[in-house]
Amino acid sequence: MTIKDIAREAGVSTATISRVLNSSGYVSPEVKHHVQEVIRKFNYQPNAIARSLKQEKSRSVGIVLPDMANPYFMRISRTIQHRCFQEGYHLLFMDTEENPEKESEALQFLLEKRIEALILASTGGNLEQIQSISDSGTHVILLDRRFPDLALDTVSEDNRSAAKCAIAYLVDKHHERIGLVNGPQTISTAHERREGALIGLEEAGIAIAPDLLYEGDYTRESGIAAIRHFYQLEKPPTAVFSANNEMTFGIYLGLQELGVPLDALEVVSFGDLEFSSLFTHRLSAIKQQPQALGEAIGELLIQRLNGGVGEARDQQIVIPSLIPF
Amino acid sequence: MTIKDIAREAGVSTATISRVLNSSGYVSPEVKHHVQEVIRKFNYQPNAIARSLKQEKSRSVGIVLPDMANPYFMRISRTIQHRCFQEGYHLLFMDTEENPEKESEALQFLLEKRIEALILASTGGNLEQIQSISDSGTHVILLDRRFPDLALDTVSEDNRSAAKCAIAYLVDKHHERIGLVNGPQTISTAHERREGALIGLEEAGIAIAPDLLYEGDYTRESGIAAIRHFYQLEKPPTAVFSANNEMTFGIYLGLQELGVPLDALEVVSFGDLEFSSLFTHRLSAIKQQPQALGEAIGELLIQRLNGGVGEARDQQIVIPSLIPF
DNA sequence: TTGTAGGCGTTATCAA
DNA sequence: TTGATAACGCCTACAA
Repeated sequence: MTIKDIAREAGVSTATISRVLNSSGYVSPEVKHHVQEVIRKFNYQPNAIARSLKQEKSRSVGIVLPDMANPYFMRISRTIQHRCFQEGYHLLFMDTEENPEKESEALQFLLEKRIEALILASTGGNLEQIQSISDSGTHVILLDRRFPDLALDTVSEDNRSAAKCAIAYLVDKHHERIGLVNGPQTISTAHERREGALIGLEEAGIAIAPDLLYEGDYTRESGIAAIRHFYQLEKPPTAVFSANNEMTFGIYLGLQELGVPLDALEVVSFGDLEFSSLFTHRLSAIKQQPQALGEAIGELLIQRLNGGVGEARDQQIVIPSLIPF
Repeated sequence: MTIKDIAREAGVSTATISRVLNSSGYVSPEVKHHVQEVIRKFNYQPNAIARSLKQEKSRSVGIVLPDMANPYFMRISRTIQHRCFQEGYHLLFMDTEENPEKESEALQFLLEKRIEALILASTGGNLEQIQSISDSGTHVILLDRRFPDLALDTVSEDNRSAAKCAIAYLVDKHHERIGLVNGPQTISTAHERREGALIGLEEAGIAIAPDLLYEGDYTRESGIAAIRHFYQLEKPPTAVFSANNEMTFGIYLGLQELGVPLDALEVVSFGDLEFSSLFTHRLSAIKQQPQALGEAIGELLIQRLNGGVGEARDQQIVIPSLIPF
């Protein structure tokens, strides 16, 4: 069923059908009514692809993530998806598995699909490509991870402040030997969390012991490794700040492995563990706000798609808050 | 940049460009080489929308889920997405929030986008619409939840067998008062798990006490409610089979609320809780296999898209396995 | 081996 | 108020 078939059935021209479909131009009430009848009768659905071609608008948005099974990213995405659906856009999801090559292929693929906008939590491995996508007129919004070299719209959380608070919290509880389990420093979130933590220590007048800085990579395994490292020190830390939830999980697995009671160590985790409410141990968490992030991105996205140009803005919209155990 | 521009730049016709792009028809090595040069030089990317219109193939697949932030569904989806990407297809995700009306709108939306196939974990509220989508030629694959009325391709897990095993496991440990926390019986997974559990009890010669059957709805809250119910009985159960992980979580929250030690109750959960390895309590889980499901769906999908018609098959591909605590 | 031209299903510009 | 028609960018007979 095409618009031509409907036109023939209704005894009018395709132009009239199009006008009815899009409520554009003038069409007499009687004709309009009749056309709608015919449309209903044949259960006609306009072809969005043809429409896209004609209007040179795909009404699609690409979203490229390092891990589609990560609830944090998916809570953000879900919110964006709802907003997009409302506005008649659809999302093309791509999973890079944190691999720059896959990211590059995904971007190429999406360009051929003529996405109107790109939402991206980048691996950081394709910055020139990303810049050129933006230059060629596709709206780009960076998600979660910042790349200051890029001068693109960015929506992220205020990692630095939150990390600083985490340390202040531990200092307040009289900890002096505080271990830091960091993420990969090429990713802005990890970098900023580390920076915030270091500032926090400095403000508390605590000297930074290199032994207590463990460079992890956001994986569970590196949490385990951090604990192995800390507990072979002469004086293990009495508290630990972990830069993400996966590593926090690893920290507890590590303690378990070493036979250390899980509440022997006070922990603050950037990003909550779902089950922390069942835990009786001394685990506090910085609660992230994926939904707020998703809303901000959705809002900005629609604004950009509707032609609101303006300067690229680097928004750190949420200050994640610390939930004591 | 369109194919015409490239043709002009290369001094050949659009047909030749098209032939080079698609490696179809004959084109002399020199011309081919030259054309490729020009394409590279101008960084030309063919317009997938125009191609779709002409070929009457959108190369897109719709995937409709009750919850995009649920890691179980997303692990399945991620696997499917990878397979689709390999084959040049892209996925359009829709989140229904378990709401039949949203599901219906989402299906309508996807039809206008001319998806070639639909993957669906349905709410069950739009069965006629789904059947008509299949009838009109769009491949449909039902995911996770079965609807025997529909005679459509279905890929799910063998809930019945797994639930039966769970009960056998508890019986083996000499439990005689076993509580059942069920899911919403309109969803096949819940229905089948309940059925399997009842068969297990029957085979063990244990009479089914109505007091020990709690009808929940797959939410955390109903897990809590189940515990409140069980612990007001004269003789609470000594073990519980929980039909999904959210309710299992609720069960522990409920125990915590009542001040009952978490290891006072032996629990088998359909679907693992991520943190169960940190738990010292008597929690066993039936481990689901989202990746295997995703692979099976991806395989079937590509087969259908490539014209493999054949009978609709109802595959229960995985027998989830029980992991003792 | 390459080119010409028509059409995929829409929308939008003119005329009528 | 409505209709005829030319695009949109690509593919593909059919010709040459």
